[in-house]
Amino acid sequence: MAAERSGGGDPARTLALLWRTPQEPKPVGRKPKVSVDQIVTAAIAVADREGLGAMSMARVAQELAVGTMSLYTHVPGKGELIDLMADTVLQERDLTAEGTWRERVKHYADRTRAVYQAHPWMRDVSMVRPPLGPGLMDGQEFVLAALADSGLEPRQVTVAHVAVEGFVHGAAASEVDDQQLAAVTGESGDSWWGARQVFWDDYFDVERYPAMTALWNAGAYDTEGTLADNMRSSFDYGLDKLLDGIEGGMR
Amino acid sequence: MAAERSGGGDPARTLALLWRTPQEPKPVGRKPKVSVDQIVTAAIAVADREGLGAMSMARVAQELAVGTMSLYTHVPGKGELIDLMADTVLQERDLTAEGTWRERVKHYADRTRAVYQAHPWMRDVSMVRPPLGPGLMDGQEFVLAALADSGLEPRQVTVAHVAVEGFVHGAAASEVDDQQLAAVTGESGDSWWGARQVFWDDYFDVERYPAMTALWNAGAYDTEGTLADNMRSSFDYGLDKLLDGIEGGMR
DNA sequence: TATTGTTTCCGTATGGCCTACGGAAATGAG
DNA sequence: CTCATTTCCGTAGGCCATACGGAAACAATA
Repeated sequence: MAAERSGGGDPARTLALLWRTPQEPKPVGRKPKVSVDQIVTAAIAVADREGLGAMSMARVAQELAVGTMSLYTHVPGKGELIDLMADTVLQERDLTAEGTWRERVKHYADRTRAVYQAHPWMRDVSMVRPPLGPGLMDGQEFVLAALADSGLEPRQVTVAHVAVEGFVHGAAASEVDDQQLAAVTGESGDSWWGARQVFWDDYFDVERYPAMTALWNAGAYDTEGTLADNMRSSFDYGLDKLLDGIEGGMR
Repeated sequence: MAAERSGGGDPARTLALLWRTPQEPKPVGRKPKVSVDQIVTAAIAVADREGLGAMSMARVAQELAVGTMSLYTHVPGKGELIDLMADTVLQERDLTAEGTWRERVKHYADRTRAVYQAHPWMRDVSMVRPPLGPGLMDGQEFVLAALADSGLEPRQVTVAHVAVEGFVHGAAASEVDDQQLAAVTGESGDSWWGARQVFWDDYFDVERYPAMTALWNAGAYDTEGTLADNMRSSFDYGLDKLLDGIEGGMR
């Protein structure tokens, strides 16, 4: 499937939900069987376990022992529900670090990475037209405050911000991609690559790929850790180098 | 939708398709109305125009004036078709640059970025369990060759490779995310943000977000170009800084 | 208690998706 | 003309989001 579209519906309604604009409880009328919070929690639970593809309105309703259409009383549609899910898990980051600007950016990256680890379906949520809720905004503020303390010019802060944000979300996304596929398909990454041993036997052409062959022979791929360990290292390495570059560019 | 899963089917069959293992034309039997190439081309055309979400088997068959089920004679399923589409467009990169290792990595990034621009649905294709076809492999070889020429240790080359690859695909993906959403939903990014003016009016809290407010007041967001221009700048900036960091880490 | 206004619940229906199955149609060889 | 082989594709089953409209629950009022 394609990336999940954030809600394109009425912005005012969506914003009210994201910020949980308190509305005085209705004095009359039938009592609700479910709340927005319950729906969002159930939806996150389903997506955590079975992926965003399995998170259908019918599935969530079933989880809550409620008719499918009842959900539409509380949430405008599936797109908006995904917005609410994303902003909710971003709030789990709990960003309260002290330290140098670099330490704080690193902290932000680690916490964001943890969110993706806990909720791999975040990979499928586009952050280009993001849910403008507290989870997202608090994160933006945190990174921007850190970068502003670095001594960069204001304009440069915003450029660096986009680069950092892109790297963090991008790297976290590819890092959890594998787990997500493992969970959804029931096949582990190791198993998948193992089944493709045929490729190296039947298709890999040593003459066509000399650099890869040389690296292989040099033992560059004889790693100790698991695939997940390697991705983790590259995440840290890449962020470090990116921050090195940003820092170096200031002088 | 969730990220499109690469084909989990029989690896041997998929690899044969990716590398177009030549098979002698059948001497007997009904003549095929369509070829694998035609199917892949039609599928890419549909996805280019209407997004991967619109690329259904029925839609592609319609494009070719053929029954839906006929496609399954030539392609195992939708997942494998997406693999073929992805590897095909990656071949468009045509990587033949000379120059320093940095120039070559930059060239690779630019060409890959161009593929995403031309085929925004690539954003939705997971590259964690990639199609092991010529398009992907030639790209890997190219970057690895460049990085190997940088003077990094073999082990470091592979770590840097994952970081670069992650950055390029991640940044290119978010860069086209906006266009894709514009194409699929029919609403431009500017229009979308405009409709969310309410947020700044009704929800943005100056006291809660001092860093953002300060940057705003300093004119950091008074940019000239379009949203697309800004993302392009950040892509270049981020890659530059990442390569600076990698280069600096060698000494 | 009976009525009325309000709110929530949810069954049905529409139109989409992928693909397993199996028979019909086309083709070349004998 | 027969027949093996290959491709074409209609049908059907089981998913999905959500528009619509009526039924059910509840508080206030008469």
